[in-house]
Amino acid sequence: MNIPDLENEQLEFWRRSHVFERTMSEREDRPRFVFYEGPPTANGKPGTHHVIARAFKDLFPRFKTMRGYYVLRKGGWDTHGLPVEIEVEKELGLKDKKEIEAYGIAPFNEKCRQSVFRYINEWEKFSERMAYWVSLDDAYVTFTNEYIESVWWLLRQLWDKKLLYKGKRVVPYCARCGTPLSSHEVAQGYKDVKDPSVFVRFPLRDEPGTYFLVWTTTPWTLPGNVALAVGRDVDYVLIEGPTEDGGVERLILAEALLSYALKNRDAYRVLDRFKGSTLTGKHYSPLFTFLPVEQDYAYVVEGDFVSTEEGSGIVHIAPAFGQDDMQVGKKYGLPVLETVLPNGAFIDAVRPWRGMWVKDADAEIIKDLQGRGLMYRVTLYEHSYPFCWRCNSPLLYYARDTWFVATTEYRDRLIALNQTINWVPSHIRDGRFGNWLEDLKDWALGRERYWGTPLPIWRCDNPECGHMLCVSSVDELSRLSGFDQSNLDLHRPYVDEVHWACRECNGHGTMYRVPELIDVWFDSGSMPAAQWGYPHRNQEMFKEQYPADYICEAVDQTRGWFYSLHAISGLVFDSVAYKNVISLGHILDENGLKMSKSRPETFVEPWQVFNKYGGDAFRWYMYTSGPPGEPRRFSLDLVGEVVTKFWLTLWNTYSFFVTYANLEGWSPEQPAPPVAARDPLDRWVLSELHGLVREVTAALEAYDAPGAARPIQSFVDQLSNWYVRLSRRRFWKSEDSGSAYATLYEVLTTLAHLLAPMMPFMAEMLYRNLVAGVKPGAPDSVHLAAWPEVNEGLIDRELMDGMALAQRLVSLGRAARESVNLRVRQPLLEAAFALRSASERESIGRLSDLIADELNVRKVTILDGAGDVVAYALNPLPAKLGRKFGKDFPRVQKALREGAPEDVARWARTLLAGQSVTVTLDGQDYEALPEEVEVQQRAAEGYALAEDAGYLAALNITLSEDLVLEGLAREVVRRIQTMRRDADFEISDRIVVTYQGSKRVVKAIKAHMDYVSGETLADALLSSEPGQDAFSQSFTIDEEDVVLSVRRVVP
RNA sequence: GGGAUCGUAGCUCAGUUGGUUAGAGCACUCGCCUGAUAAGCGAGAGGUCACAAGUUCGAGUCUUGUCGGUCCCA
Repeated sequence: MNIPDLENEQLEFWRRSHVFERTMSEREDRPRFVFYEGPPTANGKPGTHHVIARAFKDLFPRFKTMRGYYVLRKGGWDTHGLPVEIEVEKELGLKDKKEIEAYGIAPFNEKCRQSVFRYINEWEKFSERMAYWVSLDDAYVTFTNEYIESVWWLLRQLWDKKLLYKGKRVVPYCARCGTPLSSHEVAQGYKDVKDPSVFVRFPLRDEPGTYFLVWTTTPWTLPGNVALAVGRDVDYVLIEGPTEDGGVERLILAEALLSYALKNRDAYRVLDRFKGSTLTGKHYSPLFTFLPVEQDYAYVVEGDFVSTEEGSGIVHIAPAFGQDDMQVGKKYGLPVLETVLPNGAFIDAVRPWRGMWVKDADAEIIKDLQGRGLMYRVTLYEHSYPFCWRCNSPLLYYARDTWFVATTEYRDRLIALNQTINWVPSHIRDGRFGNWLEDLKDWALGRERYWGTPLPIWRCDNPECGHMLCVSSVDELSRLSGFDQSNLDLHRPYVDEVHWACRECNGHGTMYRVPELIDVWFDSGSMPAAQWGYPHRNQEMFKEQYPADYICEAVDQTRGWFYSLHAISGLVFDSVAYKNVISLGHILDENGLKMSKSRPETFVEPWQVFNKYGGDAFRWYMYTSGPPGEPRRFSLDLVGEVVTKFWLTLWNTYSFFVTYANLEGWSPEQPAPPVAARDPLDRWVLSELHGLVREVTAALEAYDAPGAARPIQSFVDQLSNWYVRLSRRRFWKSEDSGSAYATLYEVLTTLAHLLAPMMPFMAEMLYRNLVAGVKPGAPDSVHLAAWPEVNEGLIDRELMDGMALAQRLVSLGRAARESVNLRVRQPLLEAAFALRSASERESIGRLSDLIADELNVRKVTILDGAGDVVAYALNPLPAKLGRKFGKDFPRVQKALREGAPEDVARWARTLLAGQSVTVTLDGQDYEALPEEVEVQQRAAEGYALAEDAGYLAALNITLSEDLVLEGLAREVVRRIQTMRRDADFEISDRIVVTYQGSKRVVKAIKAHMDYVSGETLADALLSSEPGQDAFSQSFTIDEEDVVLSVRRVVP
């Protein structure tokens, strides 16, 4: 069985017959189901973490197509942004922005443009191989003018709503990349690192020898210090203790942090205690005075962010380097000391460390303060700190002029819209995503980079004027500039060259574009409109394909694409962008670490899996291996397990069906017997099948992939290991074979449909071999076929329960055989079972033949409390009686369980007779109904027993000569069958068998002549020496010797 | 520090509104069965359901806290 070959055949068929295209072209008049492709970047190879995303993306569009919807599957590529630039920088050996500009923006961007499709072929092959159906031919590409123009239009809508603004904000800033990062970029780069943790003495200006004890983990921000913040209601203390050089000093800090902050708590004594509010306004002597300051500063202010969890309860304030700091600084009118250059080096005015990378300066600053006796204590501190998600440099919090989208103005609306979205898993809605919206910050939009969508804002360079406008289309740009710009590349540097005389100040100034690009997440979040070039083009398509019914990406997109789609959609269209969304957990490698292209050593090559186990098994693993939102570990072996436990099981069932249907000449055109007239096993499997259709349909409608896939898996297990195994002989030697074939045919073809969205290859193979070209009018591909309908009339709950019980009893019977070492081939006289209720007795009655067959016993009986039964036990059911008796339950339970044997026996008989019993405890009567108490029975001696949860199997193990002979005959049959196989006979070959052996064996064969020859397709059973050309073997069965031979009969 | 989520057998996972003795599969051992099967069946072994307290007649399940993993925020 070569799985990849089989799958490649289907791929070939899909290509040849344009099946994917036809899922759309044949359904143009059908209702729309809208799917959005979250655009990947094609500048890296696809990996296993893309398999999970694409497996889930593919599932629901296939399902909805079969449900009769038209599902357009437009692909997309994300092509802009820092990741692309960084790749190109590496390639060209450029180290920073200066070098890029020296190289030239035009050639640099050209390189970027070329690099983004570097691996596009790999992506195409990969997508096809895993059967991810998406139109890559007309995929949207974010760098095209059409796309950018749409993004411009969206920005203009924000501009008109006055939602775009420029402001000085402390932003997470990457000095290496020279750009601020949006909060959702920052979110991707937190790492645990060790930073210096320093406690610094800030001398009080008016009280020599007294210091504020101040804590910080960023010493490099100290030259920017302009104030100290305390909590108004926090308790502070003035303490006195020794200095290093034997003197005495006084320190002020929060009382709650005495132990945390002090080197030796016991060496200090508390002089005074007061609230933070009494400290405000007190001045201290600044540690550094590199920059001139005109206004009053270096005093204590109040800050509501001051915590007493760690540090000293006194926070150093540097407005240029902290968001809280900036806010407080504005409130008090404090100066902003910008001591650091945009490249992360100190300015010249910071003389001792000028030009030094600030993080490197930490140690120098510490040394300087130590030298001046101002450093109280230095340790290391492990905390989580943000790093640039691409270049891995530590981010600085840094005051920048930058552009923002005022998303906070629409916060409530975005929250309300989110409530209407169906999130899978559901907790994301009010958890991770909901919290994000609650804490919404304005979207830092500007990027001071090169390869991306230019911010379409032009500004007059006349400082007196400063007029600004936002351009929404190329046409508009042509009108404004007075030149036809329709051939303009909208990227830098070309777009920067478009300028015109300002009309607001009568041409005193010139309108130039602002230098910024926009956040690349705005690109991808614009795709509902921009993939169509809306509104400049395709207005109808946009309306038809908005919003999406379904999107799916990994959980890291919560603050990425999920958010950018939601925000843009909410702000511009006042609508959700998607109605249903699956947020997938990450694929972890075998060590439990996230697989990602930034860590090549963890990257698992998907082709390994495709080539060994195939796309179906790969996909199936993703659907069944756990809740989609949870992280999951991945290994090749886990996919291998799918193959042996599911794929091959199904394949073998199919192969069994085809083998014998061909052999017996059965075809689907033959009229099928009415279901009601079929064997109970047929009715059972059809009942299970339609229950399965119902369950799978409901699960997929609810976007629950494991809820759909897992039941299919257990069904196939039952189909193969119960239905087929027990029905086997009906397929080749019974007048009932028509029922069996019709039943298995319906099961397999229905399964093909149910599997199609998840295992598209196997489903197609089954369908093409069993349905297409066989059933008149059937589509040629399962992926063009209609989803199965449930036939509720075939679902028989009682039969299913009965069968489940029968399986349980068979298990128990086998356990009983095991206990006395009696192999199943040895027939026994009787199996007796004790059940838990009267209704079970009824439902099992009709299946007793089947149980007898499986256990190889001549008779199945149900123990009814009389005769063989020697002991009883009662088990009051907590689920029922607990509720009924409440806190009295344990006493009643005890009474029933541990009563005197004769009482228990009386009660048991009463209950088995269907009547209730009453126990009296402390003068109170407690009545228990038969269904509230389980009666357990133990069987008599002479039986082999097995018991489980109230069920009991008792096998009569007395062996008569008759039974022994029958057992021997079965042993002989089994040996002959094995010999047939070893001799490489076809399963339909007729044979001649010879035998010679002990008297008993000969007697057994003679007594069961018809049985032996029937089972082994023997035309003759001869008591003679093996013929010359016969395949012969000798055996010892239970101390009886026999020589057997088989010879093929040539017809 | 805060939030979300998870923690059940060596591994991967189920476990319904709280209710009998917590279940599968993989892997291991022994045995059985086999006229489709890379299979199947039975038995053995493997669990303080992360830990603690609480609510309750009863907690894997609910509450609170602690610890650990993952992700996110600061």
